[in-house]
Amino acid sequence: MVSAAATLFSARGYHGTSMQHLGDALGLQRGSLYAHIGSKEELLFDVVDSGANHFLARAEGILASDAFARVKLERLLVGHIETATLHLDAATVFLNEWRYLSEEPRRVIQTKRDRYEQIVRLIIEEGVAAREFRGDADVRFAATLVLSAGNWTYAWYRPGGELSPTEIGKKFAELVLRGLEA
Amino acid sequence: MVSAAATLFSARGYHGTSMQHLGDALGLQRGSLYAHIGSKEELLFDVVDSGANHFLARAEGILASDAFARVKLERLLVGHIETATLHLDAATVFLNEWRYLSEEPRRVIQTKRDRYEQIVRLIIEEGVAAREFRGDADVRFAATLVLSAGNWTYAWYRPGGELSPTEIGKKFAELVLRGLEA
DNA sequence: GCTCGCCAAACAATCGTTTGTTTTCGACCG
DNA sequence: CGGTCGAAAACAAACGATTGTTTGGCGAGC
Repeated sequence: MVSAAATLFSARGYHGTSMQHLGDALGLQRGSLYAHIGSKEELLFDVVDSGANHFLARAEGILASDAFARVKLERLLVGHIETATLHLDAATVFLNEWRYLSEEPRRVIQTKRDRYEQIVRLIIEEGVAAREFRGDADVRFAATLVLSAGNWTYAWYRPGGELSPTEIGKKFAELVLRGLEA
Repeated sequence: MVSAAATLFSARGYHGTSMQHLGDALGLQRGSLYAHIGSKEELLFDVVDSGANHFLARAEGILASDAFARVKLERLLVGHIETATLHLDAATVFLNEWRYLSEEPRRVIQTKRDRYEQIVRLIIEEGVAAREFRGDADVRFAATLVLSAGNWTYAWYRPGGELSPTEIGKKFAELVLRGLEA
């Protein structure tokens, strides 16, 4: 149910997907879906939240791990792109459609987004403090660059390309780290 | 008309914006809008196309100009972010809602997107050929990184921040160039 | 026998678009 | 300058279709 919703929301957008579309995809009447969900928006929240959790789970693990900051940053970017490609639909909905949530659930997601951004910054700050990264590096911009590279993945990645998500992540990380390292 | 549509489409999404919303914003009955447009989708195309043209116009000028590749690349990224922030609504719709166009108009936009991507790659290839950039630089990934940094701008930029779009662009360019230069 | 999943049908509301009619406005002429 | 005419712009109303959601009943499985 949530997975079918992720596919449709990602392909057609939340507002572009009707309960009819969802019912067709599941072989059910659109009214029958309400035996399983409370509302269409609740379904959107489930998809968006699962996307957020996928990203966060890996990032928290990397932040807590014991490694050089540059290794953590590479792992984070690789993990981000692996997550974005492995759960392409949920990631797309998480990044694109979360703004259509009403205020209360949107705040829940916003908190998770903020936390993710904070993790990226913390790792970069670690690197600056340990003199792995340039002392004059602008942490905010470096973090934004990392997030931009990762978050835009959904827009161009298609399964079956010549490079694996892992390799893509490593290439990105190499470029970014080269600009960041002392 | 197009500008009001850009504002609404960017804030609510194409499918989340009704002709009623547009009429309200313009102080007109929703039926009256059809004296000015052929269809809602035609309106979407106008917004998306104007966004595409803003980006392309600057990029073509930079590509044709006479300068070091690293200068061109910086100008392109700065110009990209200036354009994205100056025309924030049109840029958001261009990047987010273009996929809701039906096949024929979408192909027109796709062509412009492809051309823009090609320009970025051409500039990087120039830099590699002139030995300004590392010989082993992966042109595709460097171009994707530049585009990601620029295209994600709409997602976080809000007017009135402490740094001007120009300064933001320069900071990004500095990071990327540092990773790219020989 | 009772719960659960599903259907068929209906709900009011809204969707994008078309219609016929009226109002507004600028250009032209006397 | 005042008057007239045609085109453009706006309105009110309706079109059929679809929106998300609710309801009552029916049949199968624990």
